[in-house]
Amino acid sequence: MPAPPQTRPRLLRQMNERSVMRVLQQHGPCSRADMTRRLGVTAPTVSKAVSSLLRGRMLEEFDSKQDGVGRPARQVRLATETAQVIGLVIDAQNCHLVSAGLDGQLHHANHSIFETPKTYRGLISKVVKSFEQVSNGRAVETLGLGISMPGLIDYRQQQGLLSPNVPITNGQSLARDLTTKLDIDCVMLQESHSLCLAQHHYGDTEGGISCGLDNFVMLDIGAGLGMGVMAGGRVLTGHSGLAGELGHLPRIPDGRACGCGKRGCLETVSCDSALAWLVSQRIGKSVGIDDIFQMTQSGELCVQDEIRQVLPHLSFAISAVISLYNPSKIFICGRMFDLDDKLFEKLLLATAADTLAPAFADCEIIRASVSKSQGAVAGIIEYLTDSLVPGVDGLFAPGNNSINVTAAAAEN
Amino acid sequence: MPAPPQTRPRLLRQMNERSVMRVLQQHGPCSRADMTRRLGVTAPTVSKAVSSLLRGRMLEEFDSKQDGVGRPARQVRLATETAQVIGLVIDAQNCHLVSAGLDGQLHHANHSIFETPKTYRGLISKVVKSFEQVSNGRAVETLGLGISMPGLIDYRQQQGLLSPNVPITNGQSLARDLTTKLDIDCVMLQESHSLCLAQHHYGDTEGGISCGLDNFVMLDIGAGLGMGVMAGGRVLTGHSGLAGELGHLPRIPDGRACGCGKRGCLETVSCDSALAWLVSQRIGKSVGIDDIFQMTQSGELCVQDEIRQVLPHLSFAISAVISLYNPSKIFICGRMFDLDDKLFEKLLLATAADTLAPAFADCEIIRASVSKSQGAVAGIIEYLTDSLVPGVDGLFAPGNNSINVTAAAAEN
DNA sequence: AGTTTTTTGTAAACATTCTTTACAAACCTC
DNA sequence: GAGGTTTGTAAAGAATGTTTACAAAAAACT
Repeated sequence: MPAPPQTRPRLLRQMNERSVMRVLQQHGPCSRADMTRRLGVTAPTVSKAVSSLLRGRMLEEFDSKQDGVGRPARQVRLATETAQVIGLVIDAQNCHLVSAGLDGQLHHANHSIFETPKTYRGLISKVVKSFEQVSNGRAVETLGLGISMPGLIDYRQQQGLLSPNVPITNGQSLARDLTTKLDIDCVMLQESHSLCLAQHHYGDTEGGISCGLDNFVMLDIGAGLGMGVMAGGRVLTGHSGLAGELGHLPRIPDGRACGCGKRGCLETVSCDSALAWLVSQRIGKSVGIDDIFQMTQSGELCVQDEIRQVLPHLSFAISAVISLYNPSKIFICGRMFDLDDKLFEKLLLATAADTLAPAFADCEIIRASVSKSQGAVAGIIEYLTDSLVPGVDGLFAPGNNSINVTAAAAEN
Repeated sequence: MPAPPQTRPRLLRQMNERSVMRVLQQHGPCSRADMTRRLGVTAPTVSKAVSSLLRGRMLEEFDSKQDGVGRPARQVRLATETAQVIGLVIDAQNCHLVSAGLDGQLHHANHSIFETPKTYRGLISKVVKSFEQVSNGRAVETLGLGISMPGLIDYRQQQGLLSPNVPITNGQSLARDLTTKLDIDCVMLQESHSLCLAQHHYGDTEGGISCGLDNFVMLDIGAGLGMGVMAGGRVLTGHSGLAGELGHLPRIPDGRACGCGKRGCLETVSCDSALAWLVSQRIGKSVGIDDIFQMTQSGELCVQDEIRQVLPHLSFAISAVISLYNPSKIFICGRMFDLDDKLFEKLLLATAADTLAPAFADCEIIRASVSKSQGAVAGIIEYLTDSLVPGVDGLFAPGNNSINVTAAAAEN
């Protein structure tokens, strides 16, 4: 159980400052008076909290024409012109850096991309160099760096463990090392978790304001079957950060070998790569999902047979997700759906037939729209916001995620 | 997202009072000075919080001989001699009431049991009568009533929805109605959730003190495949309270009809009832798990064939639980294991082979030891404790669990 | 144009809470 | 019995939120 925050008078101020941040994140820019009404605390208290956050470069004031009687309100918003954060996405092939406002909006013009180095030292120096570049791209203060990366992460130690695709980070604390080098707050997030945070804060916007879903699932059916679960407004990590390993449910007895060492895992038969493997087997040469997309577009290939094979497994995966997590929405990312206009619809039908009716009825299944860059940015903003209240309950709270390193290392 | 508690000065006092309760729940009786050291708040603050809780009958002082230098400490503990709560368990056949101290210890001598009435009005009047009896059994103040019941529950509305086994509670707010009649705090909990709370607070004690596991799963493989999940110290409910419906994962294409209306659900092939059904088919008459136990004990029946059939499905179920929730422990309750001494061991072996190695290595699978009565009691104590801080994050917090009633009703 | 009304935001006085400091109570050791 | 140690509480001090009062700014009214 996470230790409760130190119950001191200052805790109230800290909680109020975080409440102000949350209101702006959820409802968009507003005046101090609006916050007073929304938060249920008095005007002077809101004023003090806002002043403190303005001093800390977390917020900024701006003028906006509004009609209505009375003295016009000075609008306050999450800092975008006076401060920024930077998101770093590490993939097997490439690394991206991009800056963003505290509101999570990416500055697409201000970015950097490089090939993922072969050594950890190389990665550090490349990131430092790109960081300087992106950080100086806009002449404003940079408040932090969020890192989205594949594999398993120990949030407590801020240490990478077991990343099959980017092994150079295994056992390294990229966040701590970069904090030292850059003298700035850095946090690492598992990429599925980062997508969940992005979705939670910035994903499902209506009129620029996040709906703040508290129970949903992000399903990545690309290279493998990756999943992130938001449960009760928190990212589900489990005892050692391994929760949500949907891809390795046993599915086909004595099936194809999986990267995890077992056979017939669900991810060997239900993601883009599984489809590509089936197609490759048939046509006798190794193709990826992108190749398949081009070949079907040009009409030289039809993959309906393979899609028919994959469909029931994917449907089972979604059915399991609905029954076990009861999400209000499932966001799916995968190129597979680009191959067949009706595939998504077919998948929904197959899933409906297989799934507990009330849970299915309560769940909307849609394609995902957030990116890993948004996830990395969402991660550092979440960290900065939660840091306002020390010891608060959350993904980065002490004791949230106690990984048994020896058990984790046993996988290798 | 649950609304944050009102950030007022009194919030600090409320949080400190709850912290005192939590310390006593987690570490057992101790002195004010001990709490000062454990909580990191000062002695006068602890003193005031304890005084307030003593006035509210939540705590009591007692003397205990201790050696050591200095003024002897006055020990404080959760009220057991000066107050009590009552747990009510509603099952298809019977209802149990039993009183307990605020420490969760059941007063087995002070209980009542009656057949579950056929109407809701009958249930209410029976409960009221038994409550008076159990409440007056010990001449102390009764602080609340916790209700553990099967089916789906809307925690926000405190309303029963969809209980196939006890349909008289459907659409009724037993907790609200009893609160009115008895003039006392009452809460309802889904029985799997109540078992999770019991396990969390009282289950895995070492020297009378709970270990407070934050990530575990309670698996009931009796009549169906029931599950409760504790994730990050909170009971996992999902968007509409349906999370953890493991039993209805599709397992056998066109398999046996399930109570949920589908065919071949996991629970049709992997619980005590499934085993009993298989045996009944073979011997040509309908037997329950208790009959089977007696017949195997007397040697007139051998069910190894049926166990062999059930085992892989059960192993799949546990494998799924480990991969998806990454619990540190799984507690299983089922009579099946009484039929074969080595079944539990076989199950572990089969599961190990099928499950992601690091997640399996981090998970201990053991037989459950908590009862639903403990669960009901744990529920009301959790409620009373959390009520010290209005609007706190938890199972009974407003907005935690927003059930879409129309979607849920569609199941019937 | 001037006054009134409405809304916003801040300053000052007050109330609540926690902390620091001081001290009495109770027991053990010498 | 004197001194030391630990426990628990009372009083003063510090931090915070609330209440009250008021200035600022614009629209509405006369």
